[in-house]
Amino acid sequence: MDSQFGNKIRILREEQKMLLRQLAPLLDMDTAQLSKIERGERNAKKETVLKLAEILKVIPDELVTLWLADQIYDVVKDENTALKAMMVAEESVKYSIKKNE
Amino acid sequence: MDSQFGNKIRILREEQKMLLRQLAPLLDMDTAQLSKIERGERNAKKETVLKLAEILKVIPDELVTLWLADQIYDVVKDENTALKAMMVAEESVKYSIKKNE
DNA sequence: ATATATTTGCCAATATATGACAAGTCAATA
DNA sequence: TATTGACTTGTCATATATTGGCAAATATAT
Repeated sequence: MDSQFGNKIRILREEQKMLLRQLAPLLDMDTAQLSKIERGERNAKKETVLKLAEILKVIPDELVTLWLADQIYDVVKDENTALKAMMVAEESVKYSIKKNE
Repeated sequence: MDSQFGNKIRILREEQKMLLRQLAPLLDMDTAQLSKIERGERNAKKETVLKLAEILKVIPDELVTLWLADQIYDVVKDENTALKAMMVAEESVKYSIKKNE
């Protein structure tokens, strides 16, 4: 629990003086759900991430990056080969990028 | 589809002249499932990964690493912030390692 | 052709995630 | 200290995804 994405959203929301009960309906969810997302108890859908970027006026990639990072972390967090696995995956990503351009 | 973990298993199995129908029962699964795992159509459970390491006589971490890498890749494969997200996640992992020792 | 190995497709069972709601805590303040 | 407003927690039904198992379809080899 506790996520980079959620923390960021909470900070942005507070900076913009919005309340959960104001932001939640813009995302078609209730405050409880949004609260859980902000505290990393629940994962947001990508659609929600993009909506949030628009509402909170930040570059979508900024939020998507944190949202993805949380998911990666979730996969590897209890593994002692976490860093090695990430390096292997990184190679795969680089390779697939090279191939598709 | 097509996974590093699956490819590795297939290679090891063939090197050791085992057939799917010989290996599968040692993992309590049918050949169809194992076939899917080897071709990356399906994800193995961690328990299966460890059993495979034992049966195929390789260091567990070697297989776990590939298995994790596949999962990471799966999370980021269609995202253009994939590499950035992995770097962010890497920092989180490093931080959590530092904290727990 | 026959036999053996692997793959594919499908479905039921299981597990996991989600949305919705009610009740809870907590802090500010009247 | 009672009330209010903001947020959190717990629970449940349901939607969604994953799994295991089987039967049939392809290879591949003899």
